[in-house]
Amino acid sequence: MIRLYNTLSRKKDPLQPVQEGKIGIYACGPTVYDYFHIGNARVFLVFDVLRRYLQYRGFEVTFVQNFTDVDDKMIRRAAEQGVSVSELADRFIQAYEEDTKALGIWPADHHPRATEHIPQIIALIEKLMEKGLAYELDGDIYYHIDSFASYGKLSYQNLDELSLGARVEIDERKRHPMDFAVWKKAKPGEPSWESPWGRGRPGWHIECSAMSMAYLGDTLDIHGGGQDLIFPHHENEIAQSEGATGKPFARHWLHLGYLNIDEEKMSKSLGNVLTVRKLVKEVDPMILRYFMLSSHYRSPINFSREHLDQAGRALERLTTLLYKLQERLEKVPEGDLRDEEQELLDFLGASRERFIEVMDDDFNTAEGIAVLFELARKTNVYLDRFAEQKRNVLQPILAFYQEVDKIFGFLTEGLETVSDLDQEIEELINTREKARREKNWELADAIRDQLREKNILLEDTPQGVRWKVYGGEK
RNA sequence: GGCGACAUAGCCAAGAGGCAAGGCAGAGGACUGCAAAUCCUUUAUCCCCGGUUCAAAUCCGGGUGUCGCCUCCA
Repeated sequence: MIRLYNTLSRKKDPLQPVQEGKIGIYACGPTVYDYFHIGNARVFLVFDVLRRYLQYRGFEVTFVQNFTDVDDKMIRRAAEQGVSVSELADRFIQAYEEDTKALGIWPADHHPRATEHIPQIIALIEKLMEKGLAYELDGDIYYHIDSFASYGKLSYQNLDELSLGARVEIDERKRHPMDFAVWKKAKPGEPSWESPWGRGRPGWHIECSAMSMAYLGDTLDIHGGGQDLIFPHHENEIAQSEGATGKPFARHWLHLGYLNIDEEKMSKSLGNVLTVRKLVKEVDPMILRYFMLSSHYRSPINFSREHLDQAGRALERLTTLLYKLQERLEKVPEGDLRDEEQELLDFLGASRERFIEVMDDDFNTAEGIAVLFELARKTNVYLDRFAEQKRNVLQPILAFYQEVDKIFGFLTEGLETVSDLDQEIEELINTREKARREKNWELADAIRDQLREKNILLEDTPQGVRWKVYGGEK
């Protein structure tokens, strides 16, 4: 049974889908006014891997992640750049697609845009108005949080304390200081749509309520995003959605820990915002995937070059093993298993079970990775100690890593094929082999150094020379 | 002020009553022409003080420290 920590209940709850065998996931996506940063990337990546894992576990997953393509930030940025809001959105949606692709993040099943769901948003607001949960104020529509009895249940806040602690100026006209806009009256020059309350645009929270329910029904199985969205964004979504439907909005609320840079929160004012667009030019994206998945998704992680280097070296241990497996596989026969080989295969089976067990328990990718390393050590022992290996031992092990990598995506997706070395390099390697046979160490070492310059690492093994394309930092 | 998270080796990081996973770095060894890769060995008063228990990193109480949310921040 899969259990996931639920922000709403503050404990791990069993994943019991609304519809047997199906899972609907909605993740709050980016506001497309800039390139996304590595903190955003963590959220996209974790949901990407969660979705793949649930598919691996046999669920039919529908994954929805929105683009917020109209809001204050969009309008301001578009004005600064002298482009229309929709041009700005198009540009950064395209950038999103490019950058997530670089990270090996699959597109969601649906990437709804707020501006393309205005009718659904208006319909939802109308329902809130009918039920007396929202009120009009000079062309704006506000949600009245006093009318939703369980407001605050996600963030464990109560209304009185919230308004006391509020650091914003209170708009005296609102019925409750924390009432929030679901519809905003159009200002000159801003994008706007016709509505029963005049021209305007949706508030931020309402789009997620409207679009998630449009694609996934009134009750989602999993909804989430960064921790900072718990309040007010997700709290407000609950109020709107449950206020309108009377049904639970989401069964599981999943919130990710922060990604900090050098112990500090990323922020514009600190000037330490690091975009993925910039980072993937310097660092192998597979190392980023590994780094982010090597901590539990709810823990804060601290991003630094040093930690990334550590991650790179750790990952290399696994990719090196995969190279070896691929290479040996082609050269060894099948045969009857000796006891030690049967034990290794038994361990492989136990590893798969263990992998599922730890991943089922609140999606523990860090433990899942540890399983890969334990199997790696045993496999290395086999490769080292036994002069004769068998394909029917190596093949299932390689298959397991490939199977797991359909979920994690940091192993084989980063593997470059070893077969297509160009002629010139092939000759250099042959020359060096000849030199080594003649014990001309000076020439042999010179060639090895020369190839290292080209990111090709040579290793002399009892089975002959082996090379690999170096996949570390670029 | 309200709400919350976190503290485990030099570093990263799991574990949530029963001998403290895994990785990186370091040290020693094996293998190697030298390397690389790999293997073996080695590295922990689980922040502090109490309590519960046969047994606590884990549960309870109290501290200390770090961080976050309460601003349309992922």
